[in-house]
Amino acid sequence: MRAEELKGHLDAMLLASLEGGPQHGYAVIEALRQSTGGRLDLPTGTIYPALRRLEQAGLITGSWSVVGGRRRREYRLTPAGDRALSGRRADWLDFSAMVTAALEGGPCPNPA
Amino acid sequence: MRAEELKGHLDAMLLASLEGGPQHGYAVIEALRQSTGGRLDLPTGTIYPALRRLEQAGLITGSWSVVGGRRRREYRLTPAGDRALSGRRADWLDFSAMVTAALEGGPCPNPA
DNA sequence: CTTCATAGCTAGCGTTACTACATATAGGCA
DNA sequence: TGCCTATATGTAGTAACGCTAGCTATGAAG
Repeated sequence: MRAEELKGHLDAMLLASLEGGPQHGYAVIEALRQSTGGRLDLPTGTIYPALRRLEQAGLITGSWSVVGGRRRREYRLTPAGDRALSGRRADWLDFSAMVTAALEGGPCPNPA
Repeated sequence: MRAEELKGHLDAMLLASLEGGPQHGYAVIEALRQSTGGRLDLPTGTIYPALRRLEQAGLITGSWSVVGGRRRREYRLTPAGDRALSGRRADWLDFSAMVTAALEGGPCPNPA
């Protein structure tokens, strides 16, 4: 499955994968691949701009480090990011309930 | 709730609201408002272009009619649209399961 | 020395839903 | 008559998002 239709939900997923502790972009991709059972495999061109967006929004903070000779940008949730994550989780529940209702409510011509 | 984040799911909802029989755009807005308990209130600038997209894609067909002196464009599902709806419903189940997994899988630092 | 995995980044593209506006009729109200 | 609302459709332009494609760089394996 690709993430073409993530619109707006990607941020929540990124925040969620940082909830367990700071991570760098490349690791976030792997984490999401694992937590979704391999269904979600994000390209780097999606992740890195998204992380910068979140950083600019003040929801995460990034810092450079070097591990094994390779530089990493490690991101961690800010308090605002933590709050945002809670909100996004609630939004997702609302949203998914709404879409499910719309997809089921369409037919139901037999209220038997 | 607004539909800013519907990306890709709107089509499925439109198809679903046509599943119970042919409808015109204005009625689809009302139908979706009702089936989502008022949570989804689409602006006409969203609906009409979307219906034309679906028509161009061959998933619905539109025909003009006049009711009470006002012209209406009534849309109905094509066989392809019916098949597409089934696919979209399945996609939605996959997608929502995936997002839910990612939102829950983020934390779980204690596999106790 | 080449290839792969790791790690990061950007420019430009296509799609999508939105805002704001325009059009037209029917009906109610003053 | 004039005005407003609800019904009904449509377009132009905008903003946002995620993707493709390409780039740089290191460490390890062959």
